[in-house]
Amino acid sequence: MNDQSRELPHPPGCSFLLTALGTHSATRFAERVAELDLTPPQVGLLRLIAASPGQSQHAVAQVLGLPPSRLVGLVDALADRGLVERRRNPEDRRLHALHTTDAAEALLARIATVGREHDDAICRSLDADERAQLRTLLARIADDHGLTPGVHPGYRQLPPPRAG
Amino acid sequence: MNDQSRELPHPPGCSFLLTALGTHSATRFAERVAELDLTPPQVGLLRLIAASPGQSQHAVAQVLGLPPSRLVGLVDALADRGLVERRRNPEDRRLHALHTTDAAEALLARIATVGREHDDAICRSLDADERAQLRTLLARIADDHGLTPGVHPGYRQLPPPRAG
DNA sequence: TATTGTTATACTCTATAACTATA
DNA sequence: TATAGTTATAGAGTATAACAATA
Repeated sequence: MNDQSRELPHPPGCSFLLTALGTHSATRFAERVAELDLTPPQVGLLRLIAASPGQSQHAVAQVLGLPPSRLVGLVDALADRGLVERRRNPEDRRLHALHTTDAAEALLARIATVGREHDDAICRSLDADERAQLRTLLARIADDHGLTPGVHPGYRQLPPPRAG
Repeated sequence: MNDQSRELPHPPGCSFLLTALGTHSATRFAERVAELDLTPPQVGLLRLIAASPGQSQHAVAQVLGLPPSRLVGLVDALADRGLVERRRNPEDRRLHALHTTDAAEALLARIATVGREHDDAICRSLDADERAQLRTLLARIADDHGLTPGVHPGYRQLPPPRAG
C-alpha cells in the first residue's frame, strides 16, 4: 500500500514549465487564428511561402519536416481560398512552385497582428527587460537544440538534425 | 504576383519561442519515457495518483481536465501492468479510489531520473543562474495564466479557468 | 432522478504506400 | 529508372453520447 501523499517536485524544472507553457501558448494561438478560419499548420505554411516564394512542394516539405503527401491537403486548402497558387515550371513540368496571391496580403497582415496580440497576452506579466531576458534564454536553448528559426518543430515526426 | 522574398519576423517574440521549445521538449520527453513503455499522459496520471492517492476517477478527470471516459483507458493500461489499482469504496460502491501499487515504486523512481536527465538536456546551454532566471520568468507567466502547478495543460480541451 | 464509471461510436489528424505524370 | 506530386488506406488519439450500476 502506497497511501501517503507525496509532493510533486516543486519547483519544477525548466523543461516541464517549457512544455506546459508551450502547450498553453500553442492552444491560445490556435484559438486566435481559428477566427481567421486558419489552423496553425496553415499559418506556418502560408508564412513560409510568403517568406520564400517559388519553392517546390518537395522543398517546402523538407524544410517543414513533413511528408510531401501531407503538404497536398494543406496547399489545397489555401489554394481553394485563393491565398496560394501552384505554378508549373515549364522546364520541368513535375515541379509546382508555390506562391502567395495578392489576396493573401490582407490576411498575412491580420496574422501578424494576431501574432503580436498573442505575444502580448502571453507575456503581459513581464516588463520589457524581462521579455528581452526571456527571449535571450529561449533563443539560446533553441539554437543549442538545432531548431530552425521561425519554423515550428511540430510538423516533423523525426528529430531535427543535431546542431554540431 | 508576390514574388519578392520577405523575412520572417526576426527576432521572434517570446510566445513563438515558447511554443516551439515546448513542442520540442514534449517530443524529447515522450521519446525518453517511451523507453519505459509509457506515454506522457500515462506518466502524468501515474505521478498524480502517487501524489494524491485515493481520489475517484471523476475527481482525477476534473483535475486533469479530461472527460472521465478517457480516464478509463489510461487507468486500464496502468492497472493491466500492476502499477495502479482501483479500490471500490464500500460506503459508495460507485466510486473507484485510485492507488499506486508497490510495484510502481521502482518505475516512479526511474521516471524521476528520466525527468532530471531530460531537464539537464534541455537546459544544458544555461548555467545555474540562468536556469533559475528562466524558471522564475516561466513560473510568473504560468501563474499569470492560471496553470495548475505540476499539471500539464495538454489534457484539457477547454481553457483552464482564467486567473483573477 | 442523479452520479460514477464504462462502452460504443465517430471524427480528426497524420503517416505509409500505391499510383500518375513527367523526366 | 528516378523524382514530384497525388490519392487511398489505415492507425492513433480523443470527444460525445448511450449505457449499466449504484445512490
